[in-house]
Amino acid sequence: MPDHDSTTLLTRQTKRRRVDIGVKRTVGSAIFPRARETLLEAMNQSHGPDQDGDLSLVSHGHGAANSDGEKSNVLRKLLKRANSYEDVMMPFPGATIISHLLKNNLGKNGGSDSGFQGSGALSSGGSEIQAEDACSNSSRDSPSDCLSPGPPLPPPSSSNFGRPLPPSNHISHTSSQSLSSFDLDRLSDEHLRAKRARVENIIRGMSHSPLVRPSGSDHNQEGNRENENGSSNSNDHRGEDVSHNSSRRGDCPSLVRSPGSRGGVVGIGEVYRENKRKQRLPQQQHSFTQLVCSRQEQRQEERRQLKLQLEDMQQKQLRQLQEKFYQIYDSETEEEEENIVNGEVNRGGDREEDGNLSEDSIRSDGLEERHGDRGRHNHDDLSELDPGLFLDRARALLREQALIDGEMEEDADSREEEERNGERVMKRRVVAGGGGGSGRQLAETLKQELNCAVSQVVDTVVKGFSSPKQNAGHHHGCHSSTPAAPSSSNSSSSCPPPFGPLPPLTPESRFGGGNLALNLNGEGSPTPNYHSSNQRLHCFGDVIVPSPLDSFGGLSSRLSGVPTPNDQTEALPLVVRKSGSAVETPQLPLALALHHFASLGFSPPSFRHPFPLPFMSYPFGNPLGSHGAGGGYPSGPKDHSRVSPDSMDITRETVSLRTKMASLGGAHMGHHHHRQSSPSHHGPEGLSLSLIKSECGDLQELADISPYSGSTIQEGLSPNHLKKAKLMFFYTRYPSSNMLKMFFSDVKFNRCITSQLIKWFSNFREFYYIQMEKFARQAINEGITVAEDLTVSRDAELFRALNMHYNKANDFEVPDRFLEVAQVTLREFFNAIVAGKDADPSWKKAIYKVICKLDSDVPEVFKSPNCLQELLHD
DNA sequence: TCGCATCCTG
DNA sequence: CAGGATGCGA
Repeated sequence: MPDHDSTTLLTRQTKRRRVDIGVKRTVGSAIFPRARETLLEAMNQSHGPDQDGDLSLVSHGHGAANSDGEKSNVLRKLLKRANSYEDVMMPFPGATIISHLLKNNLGKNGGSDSGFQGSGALSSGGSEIQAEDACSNSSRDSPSDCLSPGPPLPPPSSSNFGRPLPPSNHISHTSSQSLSSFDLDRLSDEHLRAKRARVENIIRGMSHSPLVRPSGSDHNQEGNRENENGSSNSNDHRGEDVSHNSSRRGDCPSLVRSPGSRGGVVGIGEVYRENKRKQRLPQQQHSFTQLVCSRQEQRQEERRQLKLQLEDMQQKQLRQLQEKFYQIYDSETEEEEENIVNGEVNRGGDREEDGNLSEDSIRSDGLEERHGDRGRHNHDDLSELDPGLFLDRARALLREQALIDGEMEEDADSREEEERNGERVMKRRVVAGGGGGSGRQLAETLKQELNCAVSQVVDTVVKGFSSPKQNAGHHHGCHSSTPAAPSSSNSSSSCPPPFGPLPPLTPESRFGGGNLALNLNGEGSPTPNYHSSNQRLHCFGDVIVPSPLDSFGGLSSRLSGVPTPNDQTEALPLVVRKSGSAVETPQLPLALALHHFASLGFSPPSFRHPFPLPFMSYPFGNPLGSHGAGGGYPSGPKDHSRVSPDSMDITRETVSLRTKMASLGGAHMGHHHHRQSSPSHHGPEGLSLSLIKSECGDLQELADISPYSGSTIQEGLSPNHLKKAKLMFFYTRYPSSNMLKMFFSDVKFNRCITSQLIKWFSNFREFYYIQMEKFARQAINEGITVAEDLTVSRDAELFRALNMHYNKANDFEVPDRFLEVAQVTLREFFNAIVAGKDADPSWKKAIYKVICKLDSDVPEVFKSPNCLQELLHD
């Protein structure tokens, strides 16, 4: 038995996509010896390595994800335990919000963008969020800082981090070990405990503080400390500043070195410092009291810094979000953008530094280094706690943000929006700062603004995902100048024209919304944006608005001066109706647009949009070929609209150039009735040989005919005809050309039409026989030895496959006769294979001969042009 | 040489 | 499903 299965032809199987179909190709069977066949069979049965590969891939993917997650978790824990890394995470409200948003986003997108700059960070963030939620105190990773493999996200502004870091247990432990004396041990023990307490306290405090900021970099600081041990070191300096502040405020002067201020110190340096601190601290026993004070002080300090950090983080998040989207929707430009981002970030960072900080920050070489520098700088600045400085810093941040975002995205819309927001924020800040001068107010305002902006953006994005139809018209207060999105803008309109000044654009517009909001660039080059928006739309292809159309519409409107895609919906119904596919709506505008362009001398290809052929051709072909179908051909609309499933197929079906040409030729399929009487281009009946012959040659001519010019002339095969032919196949597998002419009386026959119809049936047969062979082999594999055991019922898989192919909508009752024929065919194949006839290259011919005799008469109904309606009506 | 059918490919 | 290539019969 296995032998029989083996017949599969490698060539065809592999080359043809119908791998599952065990079709044996004549040539192949002749060529391949049995041994090979066996192999092939084995392959077939095992379903091939492909699956395995896929599976493995999948599992890999999961594994990777998991490992990442684990990694991040472990890392987090480690970081949490040893706060030596400033980049560690800290909980803050804003972050939570953002994280949630991001998480959602990731979840929807599968968060599978490893390799993407922020992806790691994002994903980790997402995973952490939960943990964070679970335990409020848990810390968070700073996405970009810690995990992101990619280009460093700009920690731009607020890299402050002057916040003293609690020494890590690990480190301290090490140090204590190095000093092995009893006293030292004891001291270190106490110290450890103290540190622990401090850390806990800090964490607790952080949980209350608005945000956290990871920043400073461990390694740098460590190194500095090690080498310099202190005073000269910026870190120390920072520490002093802190102490200064605290003392000024009268919190706890004694605790100069606020708690674990120097986290990352290692080894001797650490010891040294600790000793130093001890000296300052009268007694370790008092450390707790002092610690409390120091903590308070520290907390306050941290709070301020954290506020800034919040902003920073939010900015980062925004950027990441944005990038995320870009990556998802604009994979092509991803690289570019990333580069740009990096560049921008760096620039931004510099700017920032220019504004407030000294210039020693290192660009883009290593996050750690940079962070370290920044941390120092920030600390210096922040430690002052000077409102003015704070404001300056905020402004610098805003500037940077605007610059970064703007440059990065070159999106005019988003840029303006951002700027607006930024301005407002700044104003508020100024007001707050000027009035009370309290950093807290500022921070609050800032926080609000940022949250608002972020949530807004995210909202938009999410909305875009979830409900494309809704127009995000609700940008609450945050958006100062977003014109209300026209409610009328439905699916297609939702997307703002790719280019164009953003003001008019509504940030809310679904997809663009997120993008726009995030992008800051006034005049950005149209291309990027256009492109990206395009891609985005593409992703939502299933949503009612195909991107091509959208963009196209936008383009067309611009070029032709026509308003917007939306406007065009008017005339379309006539044309598109016919397709009845979900894509209908879009097509209409597209068709119109195409016409516009055509009139303008534009050719579709010239557009950036690579229109999928189907898309382009269908609109054209349909209107042309079956222009009347919509109106005149009753069956058309109903039929197809009902059969949404095959709508796509139908689309493809009619699209071929040939079909188009034919339709141009004047077959107005819709006009079956008219055909004969209509003054067709070529004459009345058009069936005469002469006419037929001329028609093919005239195709060229006909092609020139404007789509709308002469509806009467057009004839051709429409999707409905195809459907009808498929249904006819249930009765006859080998229809004669005469028969075809009879049953397709509404078509003006010419050579092309005839051959096309013949080809159709040929294709039907091909599929039919392939299925037969496949199932016959299957039966053999299953151990069936007697052909009589093979039956074809309506429940049979074979029948379902066939029905799916010829009667997708299942709106036609397949005649029993077809089942019989199918059964006979199946048995024929079975017997032939069992008999080993498949070794003969032309072994199927015998079967064909048998089957062709089984054709039955096609019901008269099929002769009616409206047969589909009539047939399917039941 | 023509018409048709199948096979194969896209 | 369509186009090209090929094969076969008339």
